[in-house]
Amino acid sequence: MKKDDVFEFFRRLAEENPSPETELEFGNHYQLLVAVVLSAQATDVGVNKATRKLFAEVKSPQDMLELGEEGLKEHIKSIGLFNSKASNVIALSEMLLAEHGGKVPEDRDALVELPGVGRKTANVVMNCAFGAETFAVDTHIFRVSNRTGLAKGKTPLAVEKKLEKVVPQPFRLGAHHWLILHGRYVCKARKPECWRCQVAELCSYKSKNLSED
DNA sequence: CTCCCGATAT
DNA sequence: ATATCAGGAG
Repeated sequence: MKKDDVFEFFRRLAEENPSPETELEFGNHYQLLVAVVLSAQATDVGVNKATRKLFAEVKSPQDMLELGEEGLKEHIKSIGLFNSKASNVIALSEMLLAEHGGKVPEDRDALVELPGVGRKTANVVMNCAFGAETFAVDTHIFRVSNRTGLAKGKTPLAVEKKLEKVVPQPFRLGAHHWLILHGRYVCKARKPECWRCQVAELCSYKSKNLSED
């Protein structure tokens, strides 16, 4: 995608949604970290449904260890991959207490050390909690970047590196949210709604769905 | 690469 | 019935 088109791409998304935020619900950094770990291969709606009750009683790593792994499983059993997620969240909470004073670290190297936290989750926490200009390439951003021609790459990391290069200011802080929301509601995996897409004319997607069913 | 793994939309 | 959902670990 040409440089001017990239600017126009984000200008249009920003015009519609001036201050995009995550749709995951949380009250502090620790809850944000847990919510993002739970959101792997699951919908935000499904995660929020479970964390609403969980976070009413669990607000810190101490609270989580008091609840225990089996107690946590009861809360998150409606989410996919709940066995490994419960195990990771307990281990992650222990590590926060043992090595970080119970607080969520700000740097990627420390975040990725935590069980269940990979590069994408680390980038989300850095952006949402600490205002870092990171690009968390999840399934939506990977699809939208490749499909539109904004940043093509064979792996999430390759797409992230390209986004680092092509996304201009003043859009770098919000870019990952604009892309994810666009992917969730317009540029969807199954049935992309190109007829109401704000950036369709800037897009390289060949088989556009330009008619409304 | 495979496994994990329930809810929802199509 | 099956694809998809804010992926990560072995």
